Amino acid sequence: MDALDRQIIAALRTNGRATYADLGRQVGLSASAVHERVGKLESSGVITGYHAVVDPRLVGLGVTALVGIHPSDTADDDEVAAALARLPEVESCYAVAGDEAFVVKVRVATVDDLERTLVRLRRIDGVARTNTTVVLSTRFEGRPNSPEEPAPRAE
Amino acid sequence: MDALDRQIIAALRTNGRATYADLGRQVGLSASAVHERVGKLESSGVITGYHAVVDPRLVGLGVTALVGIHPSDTADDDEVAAALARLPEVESCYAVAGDEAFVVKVRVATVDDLERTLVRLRRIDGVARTNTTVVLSTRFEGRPNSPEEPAPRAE
DNA sequence: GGTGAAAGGATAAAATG
DNA sequence: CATTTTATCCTTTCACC
Repeated sequence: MDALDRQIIAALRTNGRATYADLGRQVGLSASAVHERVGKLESSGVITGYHAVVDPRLVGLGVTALVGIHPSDTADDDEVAAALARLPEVESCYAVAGDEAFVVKVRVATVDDLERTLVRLRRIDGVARTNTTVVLSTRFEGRPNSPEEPAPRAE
Repeated sequence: MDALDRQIIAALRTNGRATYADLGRQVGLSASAVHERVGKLESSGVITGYHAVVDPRLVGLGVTALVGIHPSDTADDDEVAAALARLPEVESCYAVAGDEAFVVKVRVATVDDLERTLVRLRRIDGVARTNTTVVLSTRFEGRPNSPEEPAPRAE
């Protein structure tokens, strides 16, 4: 992991579909050198994947909420996390310090769906209570913060 | 936006580097048909970009926190959001309902850095108080939840 | 909308410095 | 480690349906 690797990672974070030839031009290496480096970054687990980013509103997921999950006394964290993972509406799940066991990010189409999802969350064994914060607007999300990045916008 | 588009989106969410030929095989179209559809999805703003996903711990960002931003009485939300965007440690920023104006996700290397970042956050004009929740572990993050997905893993 | 063909480019896997 | 090379595959455009 040298400066070149970090440059390549930064480039792939802003444009995950950049070709190896492009990356090579950006960092001053041949395409095959970049290819080999990226392969190593992937197999060493530094790069875990590549995702298209979609505007949630345009795919029918206009409602986002952050939900704190309060555990019951008998809760098994791993079981709760596994149950949370089974709900497709739960996009992210963080185990946290504090009264809550987890904070999850939920994306659904409507507030009705949100209500249904919250009912499902509260029915999970080990969940005592939920504390929901509705997201009014996403100002920015998932910015690459590691190295130098001029713009938060992608592609 | 038909079922084919949704399939293509799902495929690109799980593997943002899938080739058009790959996508074509997955959805039963020719590569050029997929190419045209993806182009339209991009220019219509449905697909906003492609990002490599990196293991934060392996790039020196082992500490994650969720920070609620309490506004002062005179706060201008847009100015606060702009100031938050200027801090590279702030990866995501959500305007929320409730006492807090924003919830942000912060990623830093150490708890020392977290403390420094919190000081900077509280110094922002319009920020009265912060409420920090330290993330102990990320169980999963950024899963594609839209359509059918067998595995949350990418690539 | 889709297909298929063809030129130009990119990838992947060698051998080499 | 990077480069160059090579065969193979992919991208991109275009004529056509």
